[in-house]
This record gives sequence, C-alpha cells and structure tokens, in this order.
Amino acid sequence: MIYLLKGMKQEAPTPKAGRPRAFDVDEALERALQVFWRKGYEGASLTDLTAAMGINRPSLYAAFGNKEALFRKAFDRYAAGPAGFWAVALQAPTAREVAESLLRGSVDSLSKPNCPRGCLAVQGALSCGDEADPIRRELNARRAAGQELLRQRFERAKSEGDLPAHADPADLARYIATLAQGMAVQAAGGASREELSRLVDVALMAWPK
Amino acid sequence: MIYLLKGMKQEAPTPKAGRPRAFDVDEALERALQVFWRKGYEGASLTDLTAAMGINRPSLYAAFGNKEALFRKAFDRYAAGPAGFWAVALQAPTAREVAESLLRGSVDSLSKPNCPRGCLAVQGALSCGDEADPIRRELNARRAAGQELLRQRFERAKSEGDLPAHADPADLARYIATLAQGMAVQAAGGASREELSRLVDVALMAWPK
DNA sequence: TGTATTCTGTATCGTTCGGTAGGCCACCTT
DNA sequence: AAGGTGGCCTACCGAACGATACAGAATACA
Repeated sequence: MIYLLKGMKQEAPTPKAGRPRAFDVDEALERALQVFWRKGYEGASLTDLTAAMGINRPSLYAAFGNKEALFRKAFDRYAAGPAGFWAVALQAPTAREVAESLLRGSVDSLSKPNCPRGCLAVQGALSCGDEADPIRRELNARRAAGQELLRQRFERAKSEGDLPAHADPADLARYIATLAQGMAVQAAGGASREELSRLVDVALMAWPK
Repeated sequence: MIYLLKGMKQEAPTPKAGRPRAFDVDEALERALQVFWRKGYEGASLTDLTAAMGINRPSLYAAFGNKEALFRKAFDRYAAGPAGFWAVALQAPTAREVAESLLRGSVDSLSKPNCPRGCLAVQGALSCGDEADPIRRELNARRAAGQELLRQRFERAKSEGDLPAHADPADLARYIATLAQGMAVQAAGGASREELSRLVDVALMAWPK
C-alpha cells in the first residue's frame, strides 16, 4: 500500500574531512522506519527513534534534519522496499493480473514476519493533531497518486481490449485501492496471512468479465 | 464502521444538592466526539477538547474521569449515533441485504455534511504510542466484535438457505468489514459520496449467487 | 604537528502534555 | 439564615515533547 520508489541510497563515497560517522545512515533509517511503521508519526517520539536507531538526538538532527524530514525519508524507503510490490504489480501484462498481483503483494507485505502489521501510508497519520497535519496530507496525496497510477493502467488496459467496455477504470482502481487499505486495517487488527489471502479470493470475484 | 450501541443518556433527573452544572454533559460529549473523530485519540489534546466542549479542565475530569474515559464514552456515543447503521443493517432480511445496507450505510455516514471524514473505530488509534495502546486494543476488539456479529448473521443466513453452500460466512464477513474499513480510509483521503457509492456497486459484484 | 572540519555526547532549552490543588461560588436542605 | 455539597476557575504540577548549545573527540589536509 505504498507507491513510487524514489532513489534509495546513492551513497556519496567521498569521505571528505572531519570526524567520520560512527553509525550507518542507511541502517539507522531502517530502524526509524520500523518505529514509524509500528507507532505512526505522532506516536513515535524522538526518544523511541533515537533508542531504536542507536544514536543521539544531535546525530539524528545532523543526519536527517528533523522528525518530519526523517519520516519522509523513512517513507521513501518504505515505498521502495516493503511497498515495492506496488510498482511491480503495475507492470503485469493484464489488468486482472495487475489487480491480483497488487492484492497478493499486499498480503505478503502485511503478513511478513518481523514487520509491523499494517501499512505506513495508512497508519502513518490517518488522523492526527495540527502539528502532524502536513504528514497526513502528504500520505493522502501519496495514496491518491498510487490509485491514480492504477487508474491509468486500467485505462490503458481498456483501450487494449483488456477490460470490457462497461468497466470503469477509475471505479476499479478505487476498488482495488480500498481493498488494499482495508486489508491494512485488518492486518493491524491481527488478521492472519491465510485470512487475508482468502479475502483476496473473495474480492476478485467482483472483477469484470 | 462502528458497532454495538450501549445505552445513551439515561439522564438522572434528580437535581440533588450542590451547585448545578453549568453545561450540558450530553452536548459536551458530542463536542468531544467531534474532536476525537477529527484528530484521533492521540492527536486530540485536552486543550483541544476543553476548548471545543466549552468547559475547563477540572470540569472535564469531574464529569468524565480522564482523557481515556472520555474517549470511551465518546466512542459509545459514536457507536449508537453515527455508526448506528451497523446495528440496523444486521436486521435486514437477507444476507445480501445486510451486506448492501451496511455498505450503503457506511457511504452515508462517511459523507455526511459537517462531520469528520472517516470512522472513529478506524482512525481513532490505528497505530500510536505506548500510552494510547489500550485504546488501540479496544478499537481492534470493537472492530473484531462487529465483524463477528456479521459472521454470525451470515452463518444464520447460510442455514436458512439464504447463501449458497460454497459461501463461507467468515470470509464474507471479513470482506464486508474490510471494505467498510477501506472506505473509511478513502473518505479520509477525500473521496466523495458518489465515488464511494460507485465503489459499493463494484464491491457487491463479488457477492455469491 | 597544527589547523580546519565534522561528528559525538551531555546537558539543557522552551513548550506542551495529561492531570490537580485549592479557593470561590451557587444551589440544596434544614 | 446557616451549614453542607458539589461545580467553576485560576494557577500550577511533574513529565515528556521536539529541538539545540557547547565542549570534546576523531579524522583530512597542510
């Protein structure tokens, strides 16, 4: 349930001057992602984050900016990693396969061991206080962007005769996105991999023929 | 997307002794509900709450206990009010009508003017810090309880020949609940009434015949 | 070796958080 | 009218929040 994979880790290998970093920025970001994923943007305190990342506050601020910037970087990492199945699914040959790949990918991602149950794009900041509002809006925009990519893919499928004439690409995209989002809530509530998998079986019965 | 309607407002009409309250407890609770609904449990500060309720902190504590107790009371009000369509839907004569009534009711609730976009049971505390964890668990349990009622209703429907033999009541209940939850996320992202309504049309295509 | 540069760690900033103490006030019963 | 009861309000509590100042330590370059 995340989208777009911005460039990960281009690694500037010029060690320049000054005292070298005592921690791996990439691994610290991964730890931060885990915390945000589990607790959401508001629920993750700097104490939680620095403890999990194994660094001090000033190091965090020097390396990532501030809490909001850290979240955005963590989200990009999420989009490229755990939510990478989204981009993969969009490349499936038929609309039906795109839909199924996306939903099966969601099941995998939501039931992966040693990962928080849920989706960062959904749970990150669904509703929140005023301070976190920019993050909420950004996540709304990201979800909408993913759904829009899906709509475009289905539009193309329709022009290729891959979808029947009566099918509406926007409606289908919304249907699939809604399922993926609902599945994130189900996963947060403890739904098992098998339950989510059967859910996808049921959901795909609605696919136009 | 909420369930169970505990008793609302039994109104003890005995004015007893002491200075009478200067505010309407019921209306104050309604205002608190609006704040929690819009900002979630963590995102709603006592300052937000008391400002909206038009009372001071000590009055809030005297009348409702503390923030957590206030949230639970607000949630009960939500379940009996804006989410009352859930209980109504369960009484529809056929399984198909139960499902459709529930989803149409969700559309109505999620697109009602002058109400926050979304569902308190979903957005209240999907993921949060440690302090709000009891609320998160409670909301998980409430969602699960609603889904279980739906399952039992579909179980009955099956025994009444109202669902085909190959249909699995648990899977159907999860499907409908997932849609309702996903729709709450869609509404939070700005989906219109018409979009949600067409979504329901698509989703019901999956219903077993 | 000296200096500039950059990171680390401690100790703290001002603000906001949820929650309360205590004085004042309004209403009841007697 | 007196006393008791309970709600209102100001002002405040300790703790946690996100964010930093500053001094010391580790490196590159001169």
